[in-house]
Amino acid sequence: MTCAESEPALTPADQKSPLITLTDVAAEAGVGESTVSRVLRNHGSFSEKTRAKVMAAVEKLGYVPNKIAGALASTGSPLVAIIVPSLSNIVFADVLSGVTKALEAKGHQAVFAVTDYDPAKEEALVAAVLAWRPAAVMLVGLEHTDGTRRMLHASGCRVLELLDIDGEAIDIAVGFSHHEAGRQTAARLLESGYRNIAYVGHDLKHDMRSGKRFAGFLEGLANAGLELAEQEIRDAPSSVSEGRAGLADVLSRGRPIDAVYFSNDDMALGGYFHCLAERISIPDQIALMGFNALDICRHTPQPIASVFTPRIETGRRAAELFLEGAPSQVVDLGFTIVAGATI
Amino acid sequence: MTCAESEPALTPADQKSPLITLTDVAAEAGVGESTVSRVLRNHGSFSEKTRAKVMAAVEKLGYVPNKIAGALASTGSPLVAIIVPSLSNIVFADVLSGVTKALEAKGHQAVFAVTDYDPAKEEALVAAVLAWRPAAVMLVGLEHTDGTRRMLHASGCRVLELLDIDGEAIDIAVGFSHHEAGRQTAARLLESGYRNIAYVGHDLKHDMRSGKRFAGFLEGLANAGLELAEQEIRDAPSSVSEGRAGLADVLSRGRPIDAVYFSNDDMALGGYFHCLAERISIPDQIALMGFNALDICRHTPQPIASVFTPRIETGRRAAELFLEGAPSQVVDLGFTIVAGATI
DNA sequence: TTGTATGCGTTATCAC
DNA sequence: GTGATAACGCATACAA
Repeated sequence: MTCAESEPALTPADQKSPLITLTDVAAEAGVGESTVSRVLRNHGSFSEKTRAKVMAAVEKLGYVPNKIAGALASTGSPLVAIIVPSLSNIVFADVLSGVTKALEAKGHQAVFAVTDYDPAKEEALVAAVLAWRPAAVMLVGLEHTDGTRRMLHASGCRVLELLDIDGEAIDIAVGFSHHEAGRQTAARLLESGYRNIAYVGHDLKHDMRSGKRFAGFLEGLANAGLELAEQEIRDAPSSVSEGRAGLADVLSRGRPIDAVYFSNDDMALGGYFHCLAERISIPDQIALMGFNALDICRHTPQPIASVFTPRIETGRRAAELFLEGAPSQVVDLGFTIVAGATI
Repeated sequence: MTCAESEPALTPADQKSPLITLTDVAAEAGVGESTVSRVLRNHGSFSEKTRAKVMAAVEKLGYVPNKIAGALASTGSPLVAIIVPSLSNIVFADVLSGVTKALEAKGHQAVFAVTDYDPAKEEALVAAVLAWRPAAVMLVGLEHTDGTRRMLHASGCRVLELLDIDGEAIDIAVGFSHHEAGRQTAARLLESGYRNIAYVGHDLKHDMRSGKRFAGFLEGLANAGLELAEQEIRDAPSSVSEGRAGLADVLSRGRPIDAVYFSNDDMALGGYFHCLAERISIPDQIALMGFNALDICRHTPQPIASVFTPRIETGRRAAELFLEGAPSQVVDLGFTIVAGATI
């Protein structure tokens, strides 16, 4: 942490000093280039003495190996591409955390992009990241354009599809069944005696997984010979405000409602806030159920009933499977219904 | 979107088919390699006829340019490294969104890493990303180890420090003054007549910026000849639960408190929930003030007073300055106090 | 307008 | 244990 010499007053952009290369280090250490390479990667054989010489030279020159060149010369790439629909939803940030944490321990680098839930944009981004010859591409969900699939197939790199297993996987899929989650949620509400059930959701056009949960939920109701009493599907991404407005809308229609299923916890939290503001008693007058079991909803005055989803675990597991060189497979990490105090 | 031929049943990992290169395309199109390169980058001159030939060959072979090779051959790298402290805090996800959105439009790729608020880990990550010879490195905050600074200086790439301007910038800093935000927050509470003010915060050891806000807040009180009535600093990252527990703790001490300043909105939301649970009237019995003006806190039954911070804008602006090749500078994007209904 | 040759900074394959 | 040398796939003069 000592820095005896004062830094030059140059802007980083100014100094055009050609960066130190392997060749410089070799010259400084008085050894061959391949020896430096071997020492630095701790690969092959060399004497302790040369090792010291090389390390001294590296230290003295402040050499940082150029991975661009390394990746080109060697066969395998240490890059992993991660493409998520959004970052405003904490769910994807969690997955990203899980992935990067597992990856950086093994010296891999994450290359990152956001699709905004647009399959066409996803295709463009896949093309862009594929140009970096990543060892693996991680995507969210199983729904992709034909072009995306084709490129992925042709690339020859591993493909990890996260957070969904309801469908055909390209290579490896890690997640859980949203359809089943919806179905079990319906069963849970019915079990508690609710019969006049409403749904408040966000745009299922773009978020395919919330659509699958909804379908599963309807199936769960149908199994008991029931239908939804009311439904309100907002034409916007999920948010607290949409959830709040959505519940207000449903209740304004006057039909008796005793439970509401929200497309996720952000929406459910909005509904919860509406009830607080309108002094609607929970769960006596209305029961609320969300999805994801976000930390925030566990600390509301009444914890909101939800479904815990293994998000960080999904990211971590996917990274591990890739690192292990695991064969193509589908990994079901499951989910857990969390009762809370709102049902 | 048509896919006439059925895909081979091979696992992506199986097919070792050597990928298509520029040379293959050149051969297929019956032109030279440089011609293909020029057409693909739309740089230099070529006839419309050869362009068509090249594009046809590219299409037919499904060629994807290798940017690794491209980056090595050309001088500049299209990679931008982004290193954030965490992703569980939506603030950094916002910044990341802003950055990537502005970047991808210009064909740049984001390389990404998370420090977990650990300066030593940040140093290691900076070393790791520098190996990819990025055109720029984006970091959060102005506090870094000497080693980090030295590497950054030596790298010769642009350095963008985000979300803070209280201190010495390496190259370009984009953000606002946390010290000033804290000071103005104190002034605002005093203006509303509050005098028995408590602070509930999270670990300032790691989150330097919350420490700066706290210092500014204390200064603001001192300017009016006041001191904090109570303070509770949790030894954990900010979260709703810590905020809730922190406020409970402060109130349990029995001293009269009429306003509480939280280190951020996550903490403030926890405090708000505590008040709801304990039927503490807001702002009559206690006023609450947070920081960041997160969307979620704008939709609670009573919107929580806070300070809006330009997070996405910070990311966007930083990316733009880099893209413009702007000179070293400090950009103050400011902040805005949002009254809400809790003060 | 187009093709050829050289180099980018490594890794890997050899001889030594 | 060590050091030349040939790839790696592309961009960039430069020549044609």
